[in-house]
Amino acid sequence: MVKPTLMDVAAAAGVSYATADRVLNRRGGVAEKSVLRVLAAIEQLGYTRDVTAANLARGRSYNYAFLIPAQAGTFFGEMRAAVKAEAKARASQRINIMIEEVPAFNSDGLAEVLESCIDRDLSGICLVAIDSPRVRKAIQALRAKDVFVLTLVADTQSDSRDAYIGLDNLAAGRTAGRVLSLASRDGGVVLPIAGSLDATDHALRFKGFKQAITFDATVLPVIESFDRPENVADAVRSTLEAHPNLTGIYSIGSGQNGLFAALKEVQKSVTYQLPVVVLHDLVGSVRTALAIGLVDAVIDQKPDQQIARALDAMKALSDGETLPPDFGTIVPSLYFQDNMPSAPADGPEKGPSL
Amino acid sequence: MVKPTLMDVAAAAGVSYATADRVLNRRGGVAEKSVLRVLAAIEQLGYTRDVTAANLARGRSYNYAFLIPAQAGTFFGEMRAAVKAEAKARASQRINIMIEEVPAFNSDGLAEVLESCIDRDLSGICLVAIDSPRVRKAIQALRAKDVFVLTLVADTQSDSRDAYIGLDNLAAGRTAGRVLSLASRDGGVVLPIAGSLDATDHALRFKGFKQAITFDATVLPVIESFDRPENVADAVRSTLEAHPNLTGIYSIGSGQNGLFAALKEVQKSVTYQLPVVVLHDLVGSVRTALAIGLVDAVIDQKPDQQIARALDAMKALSDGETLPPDFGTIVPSLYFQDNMPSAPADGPEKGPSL
DNA sequence: CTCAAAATGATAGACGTCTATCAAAAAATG
DNA sequence: CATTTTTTGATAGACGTCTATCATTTTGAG
Repeated sequence: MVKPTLMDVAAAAGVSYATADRVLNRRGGVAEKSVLRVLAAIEQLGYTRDVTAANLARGRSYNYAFLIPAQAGTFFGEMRAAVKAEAKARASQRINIMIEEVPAFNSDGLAEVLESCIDRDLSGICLVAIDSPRVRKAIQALRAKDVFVLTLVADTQSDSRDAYIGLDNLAAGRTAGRVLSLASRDGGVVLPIAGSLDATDHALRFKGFKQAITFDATVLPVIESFDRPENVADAVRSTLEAHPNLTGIYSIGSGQNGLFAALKEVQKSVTYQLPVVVLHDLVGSVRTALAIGLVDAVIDQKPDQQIARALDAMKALSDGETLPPDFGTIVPSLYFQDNMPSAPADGPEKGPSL
Repeated sequence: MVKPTLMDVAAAAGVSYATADRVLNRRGGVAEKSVLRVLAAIEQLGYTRDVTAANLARGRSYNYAFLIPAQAGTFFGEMRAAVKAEAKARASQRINIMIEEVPAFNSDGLAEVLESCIDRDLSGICLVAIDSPRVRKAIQALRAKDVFVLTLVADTQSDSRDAYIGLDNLAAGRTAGRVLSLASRDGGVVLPIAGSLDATDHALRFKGFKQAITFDATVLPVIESFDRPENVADAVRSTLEAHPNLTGIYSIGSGQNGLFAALKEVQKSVTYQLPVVVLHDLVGSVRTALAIGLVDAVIDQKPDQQIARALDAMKALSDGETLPPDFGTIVPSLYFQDNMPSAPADGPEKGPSL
């Protein structure tokens, strides 16, 4: 009934501890038949190595670094908070997590930090990728030194990192389209607003969005705001003038403040009706806007879950496990006012140390 | 830079290891000033006890039992699978998880199993509660023996268990209402179907549903199916005859097969249009129905996440931590065809054992 | 059969903590 | 001051594993 130890395995296999250990840790120099007997004993007893004892003996601890873009909107702020929370929660399990601030939207800055990580004895790094030759090279150098590299939120080429944890942007766009479809079953006019269609994530979301718009409605040409609030506000205003019957808006990117400003005007006006609005990332002002009914639905990519996933992935990789194919795919969550999760939920609090 | 050990703390405090240990583990018999010095050293060095080493030394392992109702629909099947997956994943961390089958809807059967658990050296039990004096008494007996008792999916009185992990049913109902509201902005007729309004979860969902129906629509009287498929099918058919313009259906409980049968008839007919259908729990046939467009939205309570949460909660409690107030509240997820997560997603697979 | 090579056994010290015991030192008591 | 009590120190063995070393046995080749 007690969990078997390697000693038990050795006894069951009729070999010494040393031999069992040689098999388990692939040290070689063991006769074929002994290997088989040990493996059979492992199988039969259902032995699993006590990883915690092993790590203790090895003096091993897991050192991971997260490179999170500085500010760049509250989204990464939430991410950073989530990393901190996880760091605290796993500190007693020999898992050390370091957070590095990285200049936003700056591939050279990112590369610099990456390069500085090379001799820091890390077992894994998590970063929000910005593609550039220098970044790619830095990543390669790290992986050559057996550092696992995961991308978060934004990906690089799939062969140059160990895993990608991030939102399924196509599904996200389709979900948005579905909401607007439901809300305008008998036709209407919908306006998509992106940051820039050159960004792959925005492009994917837009693609999914168009796929899911099944009803007989007009999809206006997508507006690219380049994340400037004024652009968004102006676009909404002029669209409403041209199409007073606007039924839906899908805001693909960030820079929501311009949108909110315009929507507030609409809310006060008597001429127009509030369209159904779908946007991304349940953070700060978006949360408020949803709560007061200024917008209708928010698609969230669950930053806390993402970093938990990322850590699980890195730990698994460090332990020599392999990840299932779509382990990193984050399915978008859809929130209304009604099922909005409460704000900052950290993990369990430390009580008196036992 | 290395993580400090208790030895380091002792040295920094200018006391022996033994004294530091006495303070850390509250063994008593230590002079006030020494206590303070040790605590200061802990603070200053940022010492955290290596829980894994401590557990190793204590020979401690976490033994948890999950009492999952036998069959009773695929939902609990998914739950059981999720428990198994977690059990496997945490086996190497000295966490043993046992699954006990419990007869469904049978408080005496549940009580019996609970009573048999009393001398099994468990540190925690997770059960789907069915309220009855005998069950309550069994729970009390367990808690008196320092076994943590968590309820899952269905709760008992809040003072008779350590935590409840489960869906926010009010929010779930509101979410359903919101979807139908969006889909029928200019009026319509919606039909709610419950299993039984005596079940608190169904009643709560229905309450939330009514709250969220804001548009100018007729909410037909709720139908209680008592989980018999024929009842559901009949109700849908007769409702459609009386209200050919039926715009929405909210199926509050389980027993969806009758619903699907009726909807398939509608799909083939030329007389009626498919209403917008919202239901619960993304499992088996529901998943298929969503995929083929027979229904529109599914509210899921994420069984896998629930059991992960439950385990985290039990582990935290075992380690003497306290849970934040709404730790167990599961926010409902809303899935369309478009953001439906892929089916059974287990954790990372074991590769060659390192 | 002999001898080297290969395989196995035995065992010790480490990792950080727990638990326990015994002796020594310091403080409080009269 | 002598005696008790309280507080401290020192240390050993355990937990399950890793790593390493050295001695012994078994195997295979000549």
